Amino acid sequence: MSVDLVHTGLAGQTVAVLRELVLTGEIAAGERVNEVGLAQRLGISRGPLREAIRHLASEGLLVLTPNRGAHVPVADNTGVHALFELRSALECAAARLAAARRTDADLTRMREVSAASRAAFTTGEFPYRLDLAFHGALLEAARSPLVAEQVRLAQQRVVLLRAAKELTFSHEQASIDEHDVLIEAIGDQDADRAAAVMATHLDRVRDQLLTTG
Amino acid sequence: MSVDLVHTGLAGQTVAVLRELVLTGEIAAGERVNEVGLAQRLGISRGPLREAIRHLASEGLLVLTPNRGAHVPVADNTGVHALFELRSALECAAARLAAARRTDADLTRMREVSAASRAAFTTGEFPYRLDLAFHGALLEAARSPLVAEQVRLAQQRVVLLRAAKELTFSHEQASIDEHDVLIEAIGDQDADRAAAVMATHLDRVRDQLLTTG
DNA sequence: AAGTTGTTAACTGTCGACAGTTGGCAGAAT
DNA sequence: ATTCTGCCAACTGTCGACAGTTAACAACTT
Repeated sequence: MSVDLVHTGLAGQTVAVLRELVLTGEIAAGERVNEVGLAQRLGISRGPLREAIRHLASEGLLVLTPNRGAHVPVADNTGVHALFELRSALECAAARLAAARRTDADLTRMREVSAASRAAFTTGEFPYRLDLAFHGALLEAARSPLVAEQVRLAQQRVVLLRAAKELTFSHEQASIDEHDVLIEAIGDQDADRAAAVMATHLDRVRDQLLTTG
Repeated sequence: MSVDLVHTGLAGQTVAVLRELVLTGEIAAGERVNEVGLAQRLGISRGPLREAIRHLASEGLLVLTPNRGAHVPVADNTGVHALFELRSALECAAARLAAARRTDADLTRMREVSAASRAAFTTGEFPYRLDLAFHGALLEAARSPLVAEQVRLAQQRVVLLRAAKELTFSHEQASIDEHDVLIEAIGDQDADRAAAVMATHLDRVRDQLLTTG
């Protein structure tokens, strides 16, 4: 809830700053967060920082231990499987909704992102930003704000996993191809096929993350 | 994250107390939450109360407005549809997982809850507690802790909707019947059928909630 | 009378200080 | 050498007070 709107006030800003610190791996996996130290470093009081920490914890980016504070979670293989079960549940449903509700403009947008991905790939780059852009375009087509919000939270936790494994996004042809198959299924308004393609896509991404680490 | 474990400390306890106040409708829909007043009423300081408020907000049980504090959300029909899209996404996936992973013990447990529901129904009662127990048993069978957690959060928001509409749970034969069909599909390890049954079940519950209010 | 502006009270946002708990470390006993 | 015990430092949990903002009300203008 209200992830973008509450950039008001010190607590809201601190959420953004701390999120970046965690996602970039500047605060490594397993590392504890010292309240007084970080508060001084950010030039703020402990109050807003605590609220920011609790917020990030509710997103799964931090883990709270009573009287021991917060630390960045360290995910084992079991945790990765659990996270991708959640992401798959949400994003397959989003693919279904997108297939049912997409407009021609949505399709155009998704094709644009896919084309940009291919163009970037030929130059040897396939930035994670473009991958997120594609999934974001799909979420827009699904027109389900709550599902979209939860998908973004799950994706964020995957980003954290990549940071923990010190992985820059692997440049994969397979992902772009699967995106295009997804576009096709959504274009045909074939919800079942879209969900199935999404499921296999995410399974492959998960396995690649597991084997690479 | 950590919804059950952080009952330590005043903030954790306050989360539980405040959650009850919201879910029972003691704090009505649309009503604002006064920090100083509620803090005095609970005999605590504003710090822990603020953290509790932020926590409930992250669960969707409260809405934060910059410099205006928190209030219980008022859901219109659009909001109800959006919420049930999320719940359906999660719980259909849970049904799929349950069909794939259920043990005989899981089946037995679900049948027990269903039998208890029927017994209660003959006496004119069908407590919401038993409905939650059934869905809880299904979640256990799914063996996906993150999905289960999100399902419970979504269910909780539905409870809030019922409280807002001052609805006691309607005694519905249809729900119990649908539960049994779900058990059958899960027993047959038919994931597609389980998901389909769950989807129609939730659609019916949603429509009933919309028409009754 | 309607609209506008100045004022004010109530509330949230933030801070610094104090209290309580935890885990580690040093030292004694076996 | 090892284990147990008592201390201690560092940290989190909590509190009360101050600062900043908002929305409503009153007075004034047109």
